[in-house]
Amino acid sequence: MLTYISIGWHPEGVHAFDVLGDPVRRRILELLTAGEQAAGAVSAVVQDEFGISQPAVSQHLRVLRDHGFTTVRADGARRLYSVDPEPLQDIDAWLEQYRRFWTQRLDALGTELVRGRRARRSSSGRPPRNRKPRREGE
Amino acid sequence: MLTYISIGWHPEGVHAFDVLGDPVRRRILELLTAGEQAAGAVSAVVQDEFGISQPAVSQHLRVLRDHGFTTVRADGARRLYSVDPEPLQDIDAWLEQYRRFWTQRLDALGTELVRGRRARRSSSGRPPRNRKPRREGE
DNA sequence: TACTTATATAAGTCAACACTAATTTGCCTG
DNA sequence: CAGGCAAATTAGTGTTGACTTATATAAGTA
Repeated sequence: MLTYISIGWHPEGVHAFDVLGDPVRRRILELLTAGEQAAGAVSAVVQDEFGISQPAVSQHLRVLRDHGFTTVRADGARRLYSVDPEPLQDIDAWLEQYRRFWTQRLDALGTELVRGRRARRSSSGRPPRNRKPRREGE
Repeated sequence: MLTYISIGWHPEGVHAFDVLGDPVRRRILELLTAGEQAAGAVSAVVQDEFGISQPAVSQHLRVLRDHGFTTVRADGARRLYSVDPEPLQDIDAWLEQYRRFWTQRLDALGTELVRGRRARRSSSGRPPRNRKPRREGE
């Protein structure tokens, strides 16, 4: 049947979340905030921290590349990666529509404080259900 | 074997990306920006747009709930969902370390414009690879 | 009470994805 | 050129997670 006709909401930049879903990839990006790094350098750190192989890291680098999170530059046999902020900016833009939810909350809090109110929260807490699914490790 | 011993980098707010990796869940959140909605209302829209079943939507709602993206309130048999911005705020905070990459770029661009330069971009274009897998629709 | 509506859960299936080991490609140096 | 790094690719495997259908729970209504 397949409907889902690609409505508006940020045609691009949407996959960005998929990419960032992986902790290894987030870590790689963080390493790159220090500036341009050779694949090998990144790989060394990540292999050590996560205990995965070089090809695994290379594959993550590929995903980041393919989705525009990094740019690469050749230096002899080495590949120098840097952050390309574009997809991150897309996420930032996507977040925009939610910012009011916390600024609102801050404003309300501010008001309360000014008025010296000691509001009793209506205990809207979500039910104690807290099954945090699979992934046995932890 | 499971190494990965939970290093530092943002202990919380990290699963958030996993949750937002799914377009259905992003859509649900967007629907909730209009305000508190009954599960059924959300479900109707999403079922129509994505062509998935009610339980599927319910499961997505569960994920959003379990990860703190929504709060729920009972109204008779209905469940009224609202946005809880906390995890989104976490993401916003995580983005912070990357903002300089685009503000920087803007500054540089500004400088260039002022100087009347017509910089030639180093054609760092990423390869045309564009595999976009899952959810055949689109 | 029985019937319906609203929503969640259970159990099972299938495809995607993060790995691994093996190999390839390319550059650099003796 | 041979050999050795640096990095990417290939092929195969196990686990996860997004779905399905069927069913359960619970509240409203006749």
